[in-house]
Amino acid sequence: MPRPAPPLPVVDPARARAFGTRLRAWFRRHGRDLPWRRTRDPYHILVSELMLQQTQVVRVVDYYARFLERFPTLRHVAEAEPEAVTDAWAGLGYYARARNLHALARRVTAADGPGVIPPDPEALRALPGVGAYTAGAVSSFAYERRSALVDTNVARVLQRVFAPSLDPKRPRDLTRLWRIAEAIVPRTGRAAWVQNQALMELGALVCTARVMRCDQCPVRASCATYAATVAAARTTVAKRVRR
DNA sequence: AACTCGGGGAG
DNA sequence: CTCCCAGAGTT
Repeated sequence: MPRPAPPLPVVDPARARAFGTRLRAWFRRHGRDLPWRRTRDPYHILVSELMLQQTQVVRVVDYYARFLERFPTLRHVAEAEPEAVTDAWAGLGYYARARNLHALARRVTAADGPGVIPPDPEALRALPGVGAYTAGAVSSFAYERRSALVDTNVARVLQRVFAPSLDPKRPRDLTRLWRIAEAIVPRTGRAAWVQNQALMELGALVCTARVMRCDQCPVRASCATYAATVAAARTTVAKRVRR
């Protein structure tokens, strides 16, 4: 009996490497200088990620600075009244995030708590307000672990580049995009930090939901959607020439 | 799997 | 005007 064939890789390794190398080089040159990219403090990273949930970067910047001024450490949050934390959140929306942060702070700093924000995505995931994305983000951005993360930006970018037939809005397809994200994480934690930031930055600046700026895209050579666009344009031109 | 939570900006 | 945004929790 023939042995079953080994499972095909989720993404061709050579293609993943070419994609990642181009993407990271682009980020080093064009990535925005954002405050939470200048620190590895897990508490600071956590605050930024909670604020950034469903909230655009430009509006978070000021809240982030003001919040950390008022609550310099996780312990300051834990020792504050819940209302004080919600007050610092006023205007940002999604106030469950503020309540979750307070609950998280008390749990982590409790006598039987870990005392510090954990580096492992699985442990992070167990904390209030921390889902799959935020767990990966804190693990990668604060601890430089080789953790994958998928937010709406990353889901869209990976879908367009590697899996145009998937629909990121479907939970079923979203788990497959997580598989892809995990498959393309680079070898070192440092490079993983850059690549994860770069995936989100590309989705925020170039490969946006409404507009695909392929002329500015560093990875169009590895992009399935771009290839389809070019092929379609060629057909259009050929038809025109035939007349 | 569908709904809810907010407020602001882009197209 | 509609859709989207560094999502997560609840039903």
